[in-house]
Amino acid sequence: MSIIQPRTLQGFRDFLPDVMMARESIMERARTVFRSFGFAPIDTPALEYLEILTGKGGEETDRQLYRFEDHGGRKVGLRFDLTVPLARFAAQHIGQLGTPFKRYHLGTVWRGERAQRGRYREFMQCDFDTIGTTSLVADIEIVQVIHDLLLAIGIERFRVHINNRKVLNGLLERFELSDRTGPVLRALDKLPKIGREAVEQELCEAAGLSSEQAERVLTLAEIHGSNESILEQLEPLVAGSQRGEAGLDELRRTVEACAAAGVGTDRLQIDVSIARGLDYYTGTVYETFLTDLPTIGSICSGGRYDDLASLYTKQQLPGVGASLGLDRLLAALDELKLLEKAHTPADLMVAYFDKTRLHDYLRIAAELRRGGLAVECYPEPKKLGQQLKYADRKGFPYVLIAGDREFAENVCQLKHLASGRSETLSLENRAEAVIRFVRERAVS
RNA sequence: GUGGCUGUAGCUCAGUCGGCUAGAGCGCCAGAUUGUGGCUCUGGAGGCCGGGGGUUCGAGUCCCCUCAGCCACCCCA
Repeated sequence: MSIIQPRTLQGFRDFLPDVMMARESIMERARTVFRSFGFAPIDTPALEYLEILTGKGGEETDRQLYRFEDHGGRKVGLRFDLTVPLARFAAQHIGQLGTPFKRYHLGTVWRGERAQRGRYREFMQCDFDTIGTTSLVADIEIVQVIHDLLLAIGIERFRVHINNRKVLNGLLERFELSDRTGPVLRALDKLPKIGREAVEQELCEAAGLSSEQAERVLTLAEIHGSNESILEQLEPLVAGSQRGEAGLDELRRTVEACAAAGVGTDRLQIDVSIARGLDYYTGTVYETFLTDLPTIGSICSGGRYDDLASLYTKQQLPGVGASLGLDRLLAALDELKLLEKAHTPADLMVAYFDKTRLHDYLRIAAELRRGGLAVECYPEPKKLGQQLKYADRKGFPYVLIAGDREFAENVCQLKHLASGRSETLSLENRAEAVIRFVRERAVS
């Protein structure tokens, strides 16, 4: 009988314990931060009716959609982001939930595009959105969440780039080119990649601007400098456009409020060149870059939308939110060698030292677990040296060793592998001395 | 979805012009007088050379197909 070659599909991956533990650690930290702002968890199905998913988004997302017929002949698709499911969810449940509604959602999404570094066909997004309010406070809070989130994950060197779509839309309005925002934004998004001339060409050819208009748009998109300086430079460009002025005002208020809320000025940058590809954003937009690896792309992006769920309900639901790309972030951290790769989640290993003492070891391990420690018992009475070697490789901080000598006095040795030092600790009172010792020295 | 580059041990890679039984380092397993790991020494396991087909007396090496990874486009987390 021939063996089936074990393999995974392009863009789909296995996760080994070392990576998976880093992944779960980030998820836990993300949840903690989301909750600290009052966002509540939700979940939705991976599979949706195709008509739900194909409504918005446009051709590109349609092409990337995994779609098929289910066993009952229904046309269905795998979700490609968490925003469309949120829209459907909100249309169905907002009556019970009330507004403003703040939710977070960690979920796997699927896109049938070509995989690359930091881009996969199956990946996890960590979304957080506030819907049902137009207040700029919600926009400001998104920046705070991104800020706290990255710090909680242990990333110090990052920068949140923000922009406001109304600024550019105001300018286009004056040119009577409001219907071209999509192509214009898509062209501008490429500015750092393909350069000014190529973008100008695309603006004229794909978006139909005159070269004079393209020049104006490019001047706008090329503004850079400190936040104050950008705000100053934008003023004359949007003057006369109500929408543009409103966008500028929102940018200014966001920057000021974030500073007041403790987001360092070096971590929030107005960047008029960012646009976000998705057409449904109408106000603030966000992208987040790692200072040490900007080429991996934005690891946390989002924006404000006027009407999230217009396809599914007549009730207008404005909102603002963003999404942490967990797998892209993980790829970046791996590349930057910032991933702590432990191979075990346990605090302590109990050595199977004396083969007649199995019951004692099992009892001690159970007592330690009841005290809140994660404990693994070595399964074979091998030589102690080998057990220590195993514990060291797996990354256990401590090994508990007890033989006749220790049991005679009802104590154990607790060996700290990194330093090689051993402590003698009492096993009385359900080993509480050991529990306290390990807990006090646990690194968060 | 389009185009380019790459694929040899768990990992990083060498392998000449097509020619002996496919190699190295690291890692892994075992041992070096039966209560203490990391260093050292000795030994060992582990490869259908990504998969399939073709050319040839002979293919890891050349050609075609396919799968996967990376890069660019597109798009985006």
